[in-house]
Amino acid sequence: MDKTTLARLEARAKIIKAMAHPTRLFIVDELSRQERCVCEMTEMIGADVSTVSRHLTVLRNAGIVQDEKRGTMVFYSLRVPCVLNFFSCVESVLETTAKEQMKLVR
Amino acid sequence: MDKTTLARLEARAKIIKAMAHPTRLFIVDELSRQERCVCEMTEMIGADVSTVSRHLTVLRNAGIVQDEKRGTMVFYSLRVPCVLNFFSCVESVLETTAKEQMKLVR
DNA sequence: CGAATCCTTGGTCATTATACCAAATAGCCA
DNA sequence: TGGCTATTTGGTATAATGACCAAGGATTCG
Repeated sequence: MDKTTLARLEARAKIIKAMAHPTRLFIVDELSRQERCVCEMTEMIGADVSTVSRHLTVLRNAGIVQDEKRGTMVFYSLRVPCVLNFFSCVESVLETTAKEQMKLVR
Repeated sequence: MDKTTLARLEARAKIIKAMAHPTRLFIVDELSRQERCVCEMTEMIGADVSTVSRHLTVLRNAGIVQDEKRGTMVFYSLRVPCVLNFFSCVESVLETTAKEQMKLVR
């Protein structure tokens, strides 16, 4: 695999990796409905604020969300809605697997 | 976040996480064209066979690829083609980011 | 059987990710 | 200004990843 190909793959993997965490999936899902400040997210997630802030940073660095400061609060919103397409495919992977499992049981 | 929600998110994150590696993206892309044995993949990727084998295991455990043994060889193929949709969205994230960068330069 | 090929698994090590607490920063308001 | 709230960042401990080598099946074929 040549260097250019690898660089391309790494850039793409970085974006997918940003989605590859339960908390961050939650965040993306929530932001697909409405923008949220860090404090609201923290409240919903139930982790330390610093942890949530870092998750949001990962998503921002990947270009998936954007932030906007208003007063002391920072509001995050979804920048690229197509990431929601990930969900439907993930569902179909889970469904396919579940159906296979069923076959083995019966 | 309640326990059930977390379990759902973890199952989904596991699948996305399986895609979140340059080598595994390469594998998925390649398998979208045709099935391949481990030895062919290893040849293309240029890593140790054991490394490639483990990457394939990750993808299989996530339900993204399937394997079939024929003789001494094991052929892997894509089980859920919709994962290819990931690529187009990832491209659009990269494009959006690139355009933002351009604005800053000019 | 024994050798060769293909693949997986065990072991080890370096790197990365993630969580929390504590401290620093920024903006608002009394 | 000083305190209050919201957020980020530094520090650190622990867990998870990923790479390689070596060893262990499985299968084919002479």
